[in-house]
Amino acid sequence: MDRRLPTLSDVARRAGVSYATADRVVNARGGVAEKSVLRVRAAIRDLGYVRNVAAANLSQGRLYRFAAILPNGTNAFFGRMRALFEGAARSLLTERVELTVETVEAFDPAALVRRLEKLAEDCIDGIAIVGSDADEVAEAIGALRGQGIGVVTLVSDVPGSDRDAYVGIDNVVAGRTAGRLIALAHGGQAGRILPVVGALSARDHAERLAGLRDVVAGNLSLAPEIEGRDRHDIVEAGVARALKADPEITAVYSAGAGNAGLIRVVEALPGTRPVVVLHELVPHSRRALEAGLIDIVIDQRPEEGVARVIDGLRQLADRRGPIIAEPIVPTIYVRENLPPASNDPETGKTT
Amino acid sequence: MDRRLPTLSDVARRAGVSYATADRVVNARGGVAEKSVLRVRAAIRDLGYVRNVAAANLSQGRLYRFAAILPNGTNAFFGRMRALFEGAARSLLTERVELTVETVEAFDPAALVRRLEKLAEDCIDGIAIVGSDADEVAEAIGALRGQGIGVVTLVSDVPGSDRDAYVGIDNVVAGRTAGRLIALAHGGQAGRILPVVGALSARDHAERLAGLRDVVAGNLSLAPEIEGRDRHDIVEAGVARALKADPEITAVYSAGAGNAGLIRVVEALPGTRPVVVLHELVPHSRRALEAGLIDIVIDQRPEEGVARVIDGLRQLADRRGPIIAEPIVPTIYVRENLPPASNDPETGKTT
DNA sequence: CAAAAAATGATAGGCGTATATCATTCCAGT
DNA sequence: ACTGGAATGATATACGCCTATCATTTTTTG
Repeated sequence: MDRRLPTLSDVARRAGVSYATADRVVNARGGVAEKSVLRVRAAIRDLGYVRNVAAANLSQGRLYRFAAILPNGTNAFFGRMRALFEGAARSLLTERVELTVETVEAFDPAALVRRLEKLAEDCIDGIAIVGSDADEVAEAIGALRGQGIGVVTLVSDVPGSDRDAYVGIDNVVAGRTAGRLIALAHGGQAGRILPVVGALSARDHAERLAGLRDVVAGNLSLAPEIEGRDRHDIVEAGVARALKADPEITAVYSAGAGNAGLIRVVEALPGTRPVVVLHELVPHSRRALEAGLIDIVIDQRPEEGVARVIDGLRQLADRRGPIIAEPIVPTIYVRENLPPASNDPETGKTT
Repeated sequence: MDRRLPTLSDVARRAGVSYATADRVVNARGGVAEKSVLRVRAAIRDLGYVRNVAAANLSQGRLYRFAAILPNGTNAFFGRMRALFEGAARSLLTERVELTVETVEAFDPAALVRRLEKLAEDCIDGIAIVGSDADEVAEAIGALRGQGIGVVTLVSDVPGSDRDAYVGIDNVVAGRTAGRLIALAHGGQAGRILPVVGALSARDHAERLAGLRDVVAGNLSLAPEIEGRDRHDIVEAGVARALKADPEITAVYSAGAGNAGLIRVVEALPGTRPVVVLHELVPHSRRALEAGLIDIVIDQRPEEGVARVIDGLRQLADRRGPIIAEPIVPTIYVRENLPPASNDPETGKTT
């Protein structure tokens, strides 16, 4: 049960040097003769020594301080993400990382920049933000990094910034995935896809649309996009009008938010409904999937995103080298492979 | 950067008791007056004290010893899983957990039981095994647990055993998911699905088939199953014969292994091919997906499984209560949302 | 060969927790 | 008031690593 693992003292003894010298080698303090370095290295290999991080962290008394900034509002997706961050914050405290979750006015780059500047004075180790396309944000990120603060963008990147990593899905991939599934559902039959976006000027949505176009071929065509401004009432009106105007539409792909409106339209539809693919597993999309009102939900796994952000920031704070950011792959949910619904104990809401 | 978090000494001071008493409270040693307990608890709340696990682990000098037993053979899926375990073993050593990965003759319950008995003598904290349906295995698990050794089953459960947890997908769910996607691909059109299994007597495969049947309705029907014994040559011959005999077949669902054979048949097929859904993302299924020879791969995320196994075993060893086993949901891959191919540095193989 | 420079050894204190021992104080029951 | 047991305090050691200091030895250099 409790064998002992070799310590650095064991290494030193085995290498025939003092503890101090072994320490100089493993912590790269320099001032050690080449032959001693080699002997210590050999001893490490022979004994299979690995540094005890618990002891190391303890001795250094290191406390990581991170912050995550999310857009405010009642958006279901960010609500879910916020809950995930707060849950992570609690369990991370035992490992000496203090994570504060803050919100900032959505779609307001200036507010975000002000918040970042405040955090910079607050001696923090790393920050996660939901990016936006503004140059001022890119500059603020540059300033933070100049102070040695790690910065990762989450869900949405900040183009032209030198953030340490982007943690999120590739939206072109997401759009292609949607397109593939829609094509599969048509099985070679002709069809017309109605794309719904928040705004064509939003980079994320444009990328998803581009991905969709990459895949759509053969006798599938695209109807003109609807811009729903991520608001369910506008989406509802737009989709209802489009479906009425064009009976040839066989599929709807919603790249943005406001899908409660889309779902209402589908629910009220007489006869066979089109194939519906949309993004993000949130309470209303989950219910719609379970009810058979929609076919596919493409999710960007905020759980995984949150975990990666924290790991990445910690790695940066330790100066363990740059983050190697494997992209998060969009996950496909149908009615049958939904994850178990988790009830948020605080709000009582179902996720 | 380096504020200090409250320690147990701080708590004691705040509560107006000695360190010893505070310790008696947090470690539930008993012999403390009710009012002292309350004062210490209040101090903990007020200061937001959380135990420093690094220090705790250090002081206990705890070393976790775990073993994972996988079936031998050249199966691509278990090869992938094995690589994952070995990678995890390396990085876990820094956290004082020693994980050994062993193989045992596949489909040989007696060999597995012998190995388990040997491990039981070897003062180990936890074991992960790929379950099988044999009573003797269930008994061996009971014996291990009687000795206080944690046991989790992986990929395949051991019915009737009192293992601490099963980490893997629900195969009925997986089958339903496959069925849903096949139904989607038919878009209401008529069709006939050819199921391919390793053996009908294998519980996992039977469950997947049952899940498929749950979903298939309307003008979709099932052809008689092919038993491919998980061998690609047998699968190849069987599928080729079935497709030739029944031109009505519009889809193939392979619940087991040996899919290289299935892929070869599809590749050689003239004209339009059926919809193909199969399990496990391994090099050959990945290539087939990329080449457009198959439509869907349902994967049980061995990465996640391995991570959960280790977390779970550690939790058991700490006696932090029973494992709360959220099921792993099967993941759907199409050509477009494949994760980046990772090259195994040792074998040079692509995963 | 002496002096300077480089390398090494010896050792101590601290990080926060776990655990143990022993002395002391408190209070109930007689 | 005395006794016995419960509750509490004081304190020491160990865990493995980091950091620092100072003395000593070895090597290099002029």
